[in-house]
Amino acid sequence: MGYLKIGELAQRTETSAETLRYYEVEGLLPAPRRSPSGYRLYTEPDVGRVHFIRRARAMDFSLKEIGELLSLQVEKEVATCGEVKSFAEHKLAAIDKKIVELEKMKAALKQITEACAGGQESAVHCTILNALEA
Amino acid sequence: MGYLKIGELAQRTETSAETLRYYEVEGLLPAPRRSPSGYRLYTEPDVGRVHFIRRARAMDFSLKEIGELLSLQVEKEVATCGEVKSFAEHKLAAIDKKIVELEKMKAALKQITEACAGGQESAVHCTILNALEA
DNA sequence: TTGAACATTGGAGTAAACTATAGGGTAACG
DNA sequence: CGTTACCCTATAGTTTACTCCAATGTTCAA
Repeated sequence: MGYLKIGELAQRTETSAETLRYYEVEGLLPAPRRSPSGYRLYTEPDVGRVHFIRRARAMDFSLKEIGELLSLQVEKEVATCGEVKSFAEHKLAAIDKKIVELEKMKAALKQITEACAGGQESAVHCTILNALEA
Repeated sequence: MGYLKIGELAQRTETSAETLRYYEVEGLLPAPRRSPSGYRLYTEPDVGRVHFIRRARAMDFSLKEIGELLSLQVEKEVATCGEVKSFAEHKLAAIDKKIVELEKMKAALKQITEACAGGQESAVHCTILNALEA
């Protein structure tokens, strides 16, 4: 016992069964054991692996990138910790850049809302392009 | 004079001509003047507009959202300042939410990269992989 | 034993944002 | 004039990450 059917794995990982099968096709999940009738039988390590995928997805890693991360994990002898770290640092830098840009956009929008009296007059002066260029 | 053909606009905005035509179809770029032979003729403001679109895309705004942001400019005559203001405030809240999400993502990634020694040792013990799994 | 709830496969559909192709016309250079 | 590089439209294809569907088989509780 201790095997999970696909619906149980789905529930425990807040994923759908379809998505799990899709991950298998995409090579992110290894083909699991099958019951005599052909049902997929998952084990505890599979739960961890799916959690890994979902967490990485939440951090905006693509499935391709996640596959690379997982293979780093698998090719333990070859891969170094440094490789994994630099991978994560690249992602971090990209996120940082996005935040900086969003802050700029936010400032521009704020300028608009503050400059606008909010009355009945026409909105000629309320353009985000002007605000961003200023 | 002073007009840009689509290829020139493409070059100056690091976009492809196809993408620019696509943006026109999608309503993000106004239909520009045409030369007698039907070539699109762009002006300086178009350059700024495309730059805006590209920057916003890099921040993961959808084309639909970008269209809404740009509409702050287009509805000059029609929109009252009050309307624009409340719309901008709405967008501001959405941007804030986006920033918060990215900050969360950043914090999580930062925590795991900082905990990681990142050296030459094999990735078996890499804390990043462990953290993503746990 | 029968019916609901679950599982299987193969394949199609979806949405967004491009990207490419076919089959033409046009512009600039030598 | 020729040729190369550019532009036009219309339409089709691509990528990512699912999501849904049909037709069929399985498990399990009442």
